[in-house]
Amino acid sequence: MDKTATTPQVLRRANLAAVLEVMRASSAVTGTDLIEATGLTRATVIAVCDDLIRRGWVRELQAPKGPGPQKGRPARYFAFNDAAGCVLGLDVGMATVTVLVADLKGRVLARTSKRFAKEPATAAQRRATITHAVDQALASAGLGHPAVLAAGIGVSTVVDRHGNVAPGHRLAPYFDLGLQTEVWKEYGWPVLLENDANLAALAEHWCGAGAGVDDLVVMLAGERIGTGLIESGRLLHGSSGGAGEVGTLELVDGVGSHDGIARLARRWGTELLASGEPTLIRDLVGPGTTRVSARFVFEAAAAGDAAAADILERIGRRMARIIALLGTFLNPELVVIGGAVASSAAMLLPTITAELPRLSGTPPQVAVSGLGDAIVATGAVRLALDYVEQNALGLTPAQPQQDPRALS
Amino acid sequence: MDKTATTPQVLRRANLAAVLEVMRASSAVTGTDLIEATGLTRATVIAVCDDLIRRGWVRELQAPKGPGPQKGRPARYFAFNDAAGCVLGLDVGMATVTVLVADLKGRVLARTSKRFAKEPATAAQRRATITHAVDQALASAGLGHPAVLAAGIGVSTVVDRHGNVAPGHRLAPYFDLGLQTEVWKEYGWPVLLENDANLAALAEHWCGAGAGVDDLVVMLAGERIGTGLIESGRLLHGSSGGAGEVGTLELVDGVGSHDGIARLARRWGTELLASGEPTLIRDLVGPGTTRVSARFVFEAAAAGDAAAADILERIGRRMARIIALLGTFLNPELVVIGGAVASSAAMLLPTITAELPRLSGTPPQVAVSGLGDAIVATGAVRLALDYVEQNALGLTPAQPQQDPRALS
DNA sequence: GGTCTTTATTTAGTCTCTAAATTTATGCTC
DNA sequence: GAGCATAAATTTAGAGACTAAATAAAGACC
Repeated sequence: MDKTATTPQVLRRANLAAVLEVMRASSAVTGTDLIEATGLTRATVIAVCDDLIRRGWVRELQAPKGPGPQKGRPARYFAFNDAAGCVLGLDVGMATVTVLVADLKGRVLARTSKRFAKEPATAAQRRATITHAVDQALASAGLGHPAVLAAGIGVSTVVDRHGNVAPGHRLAPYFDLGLQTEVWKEYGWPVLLENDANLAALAEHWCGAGAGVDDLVVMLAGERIGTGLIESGRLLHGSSGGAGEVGTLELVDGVGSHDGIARLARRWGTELLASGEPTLIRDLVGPGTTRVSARFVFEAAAAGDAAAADILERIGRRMARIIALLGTFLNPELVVIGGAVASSAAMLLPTITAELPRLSGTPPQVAVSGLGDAIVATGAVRLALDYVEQNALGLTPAQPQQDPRALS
Repeated sequence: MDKTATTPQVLRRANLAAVLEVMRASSAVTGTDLIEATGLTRATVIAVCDDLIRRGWVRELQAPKGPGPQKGRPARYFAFNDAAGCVLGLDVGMATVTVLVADLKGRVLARTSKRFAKEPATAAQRRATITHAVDQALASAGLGHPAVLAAGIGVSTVVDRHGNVAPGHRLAPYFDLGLQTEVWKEYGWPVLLENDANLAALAEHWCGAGAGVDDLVVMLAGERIGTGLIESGRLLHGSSGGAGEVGTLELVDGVGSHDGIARLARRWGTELLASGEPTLIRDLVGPGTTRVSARFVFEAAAAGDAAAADILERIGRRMARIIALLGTFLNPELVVIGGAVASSAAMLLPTITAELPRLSGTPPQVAVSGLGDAIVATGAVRLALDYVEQNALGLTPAQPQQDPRALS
């Protein structure tokens, strides 16, 4: 069954991985640093480093430090070769696609966004737009297709823990595009699909308001409302990937804000739905609601409009309800609010924090995301990086074009 | 930081663990079986087995098989030595304590239950009762204290993922007894505390209705109501252990069944609360409710009493509500109902399954536990076994008294 | 008894690690 | 500039653990 097959080479693999992990955490290390961090001998550490250099995952720095007062033979400095390849982070939404290209430390090298042709675009059209955006992003990063070691993709539908789009969901047809099997087959990229809210959670856990918080929920509120759940540092999916899919949740006080929006429309005499903008729809405001631009409502409320303020109040109470239930069932330390509402979520916070203690015995802290509209794509980068880090020793790093002089 | 310290001996450890795991899964194996299962060479496999025999974790069977038509040199047969020690599984409730003694395969060797002196027993009294029950159980299993390799304890309060009783909880003082630091310090037993509903989940996942289901919720309903959450085969705790603590959840239709119970009491003219019996209280029926014997309500309903039927209906709706929320937030494949209501939960199932699809887009399956009132103690055994399996090679198995003839 | 088959054991060789001795590269001192 | 001190790198010897191939053992069958 298990085929553990533990040969002596497995030892070396483990030590390669351990050293690589230390290197990823800091910018440059000496052999002595590695001895301390791993507990291995100097001889072993050096052998492992040379091995990693030969494999392309590590490079040796030539002019390592400032002119400090140093004694003894100068140390060799090693660093994780973050240019050994790159990863893609995609946010594929209903209307737009965003692509990030990042190096192996996660630094963004290029960013592209594209709008899909028409609202009901065919799968082929969507695939073409996505691939075009990827090509453009790679080109502007100065990288070729072979440099890509993995691609993470966030989609607005249910995805199970094996990365398969759940077939039953209403939105599944828009996102089950078979990118790995059809378009990108020739490149051989590992393609990792994940729900957008889950990726938002990965992003916040990595470099956002939830950094270092291992029991974390991120609430992605905009067109849809979804939550990404992290417990003990791990994403939760549930049996078919539906964990955190609170869009279907019927809450008592969410009904009937249609009046408010209609009044808003009469009062301001304007098109409520600016095409392509982040919108709020019924998941958030309540059933039976017209789509409305998020920016518009927040601006109206800021200008003192009573109907808009009422909508905000309603949204705040609805979110408080959901957060309270999350607190009861999952007991996260922190809930981060992201997505379209994040830019103005400060207006919602008072309502939410006022309601919470009444609704839950273990209310979590609430914070607002600072990652903006790249939150999902950033999480997709993290997902791809996780894959690369996990499978590094099984992958072949993309060797950069060698300097011919180095060969003489 | 990490101190991976990967010496060649680590290899052997890994292979010891791999072989041991294979042996735990089946009753007796030959060298050839192990070669297939692990991918190691015969020479290595035999060396590992001899090593394990020397350490006491494995024993060699002398008369291995029935008289089958066998060719070639007869194989040696190895088996996991399930008598290399035992584990304790405790269910410490408000009124009673239950102790299971099990061998390393999980077979129950002895069982004891004791009632605590008075309802408001002091911590010292409770400790004494628990220790007495343990001693009695060990004695009736014919084992001494050194045979115990680990003790799992289920308690009716919040416990975080490190096994510490959360101090804030209302019931914490009854369960934060410091057994490992005070009473059992001399024995050096690893003591593993865990919430009772979580242990019920472990039990169902191990050998109950949820066997093989890796996304599972167990709802322990009786005096309190609590849920144990398993996602991808792992228990969820949340940041402070409060995950699944739904007792504080206020649901709209749970209020005001006091009338029903009062009517029941008038009608049947009996003491509703049989002392020490499993009871249903406000967590389940609703706030403002007298405690009432679970058995009594179910019997009355079965006899056609309308007020009792009304209570059951109410309980069913309340549980359906909770299960629906669990389905939405966690998307388990299955919810198992256990605890005091389990024995008659078949009467609740129709109400629950009728309500569920209306309340959740991803309704889980619902089943009733068959593990009876040992569900928590069984889970405690599983918890202790998990610990032993994880740390086997670091523990010293209890050597049984050697047969003197074997030494000649 | 001889042969066949399967298992167990032995032997030689490889890989990886540690520990200790040795070499190397640099700064500092005289 | 020669010599010394120092820390890093390398070399060497040795041990543990594995594989692969040869050899030995134990029973069944003729």
